[in-house]
Amino acid sequence: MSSQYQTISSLPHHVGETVRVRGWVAHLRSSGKVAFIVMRDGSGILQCVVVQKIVGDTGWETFSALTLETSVEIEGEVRADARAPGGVEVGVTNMIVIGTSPVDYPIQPKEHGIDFLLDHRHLWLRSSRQVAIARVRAEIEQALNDFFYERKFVRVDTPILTSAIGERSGLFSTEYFDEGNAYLAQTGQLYGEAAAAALGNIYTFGPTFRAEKSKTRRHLTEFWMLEPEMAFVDSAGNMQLQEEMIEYVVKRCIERCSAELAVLERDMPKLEAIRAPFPRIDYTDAVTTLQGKGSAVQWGDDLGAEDESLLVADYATPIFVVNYPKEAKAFYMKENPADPRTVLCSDMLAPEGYGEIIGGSQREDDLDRMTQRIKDEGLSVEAYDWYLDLRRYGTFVHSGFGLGLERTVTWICGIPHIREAIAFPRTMYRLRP
RNA sequence: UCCCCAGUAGCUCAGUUGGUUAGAGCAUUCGACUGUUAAUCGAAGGGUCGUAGGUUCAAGUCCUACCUGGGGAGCCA
Repeated sequence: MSSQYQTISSLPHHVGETVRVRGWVAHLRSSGKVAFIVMRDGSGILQCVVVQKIVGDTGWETFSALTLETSVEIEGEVRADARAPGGVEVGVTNMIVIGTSPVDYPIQPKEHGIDFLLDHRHLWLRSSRQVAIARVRAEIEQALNDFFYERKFVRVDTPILTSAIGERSGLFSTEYFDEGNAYLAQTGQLYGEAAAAALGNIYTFGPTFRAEKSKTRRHLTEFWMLEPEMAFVDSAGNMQLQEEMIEYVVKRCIERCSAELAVLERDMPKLEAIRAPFPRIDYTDAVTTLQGKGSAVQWGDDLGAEDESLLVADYATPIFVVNYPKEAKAFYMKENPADPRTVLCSDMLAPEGYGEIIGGSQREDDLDRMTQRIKDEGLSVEAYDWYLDLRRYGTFVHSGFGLGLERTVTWICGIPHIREAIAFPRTMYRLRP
């Protein structure tokens, strides 16, 4: 990278110096013979002041021809000025157009409908709010990787193309040579379990796919999931790691993303309140509580979105709901020895009504019981032969969970809809851009 | 798959019990202005009212179907 250019974010350290900056025109204001270019370069927003008698007639013509989103290079002196957003501005002495932009740039500094914005997602990404979300997302991903690296977890990348295996929900399928259909992975967990028997503590982090016709603010058909798997760790240890992880990630965002969270107008005290440990609520108790609050939920039902909100309303931190009925959960979860109607699992529900961000469990480690559960679910034992090998050859207590990245981003950013939490959201009706 | 809602200018919307030539703001073009903060002021251009039928003397407005989205449910991260 050439050092003769400065990023906008670095300019407060260059007051009094002449600098060159490259970026895009975000806004234009003219007032006779003095004009303002608001420029963005991804690192920040800069007010550039153009005065006709300084830039001369040629420079003024260059300015007059500028349009929104033209890419430009400007040169000038950095000066502190209270009237400039961010406190510094550049007095332009020279200006070069890099790439012009027609006057019909679709996204204006005003409100747009969501349909229009999603159709122009490739351009919408340039707006300050979307830039802020993208930066918070990247920080969350980095924090997660750091958290597991510090704890000596090994990152294992699992296949996206799989044979039919995993959970019951919808699969995307595609032809796969002479092997019949391949399916896009909806979890890396089963592969993660195999890797845990090799490496001890591992995690996977990658895209995952659900062909469900979900139309809600919490669902995408393609989303990123982080799935740790830990050998010789039970359900209690599983939850302890989860709450440490969430506390770590939230703290990192508060430390390093305060500017982005300010753009998003995030209620910071609500994030600052996120401290482990988080409450554990037994599913059976949760049902009683919910019925007391007027919910129609019956023991045995999974908790609906409204039930989750009701439950979380009493807490400032995320909560765990533990030990759901067997019928409501996946076949690989270990039966609860204290209550065989239930399994050793935990869902983490985020505060402020953001809902489930983590689903985790201790895995069934008994070969016979696992085989029976696969049969009970109407699944093919042959398809799971390699998975059963993990119980056949040196079975081990192990636990893990799946963290939904976009749901976590949505919650930490305090934004209303999951589709803003990923650069190019894939939903039922959106495959482009 | 089910329930609800919406489609009028490039964008965001208004449009009365059906009634003259379809309205505004923003954006665009032209003009004014030496410190603007989504600048302001003046002027101009810009429409197959989602599509197809139907009712009516008359439909942006009422009816039917379809299309395209949005919100929610279920499922889950």
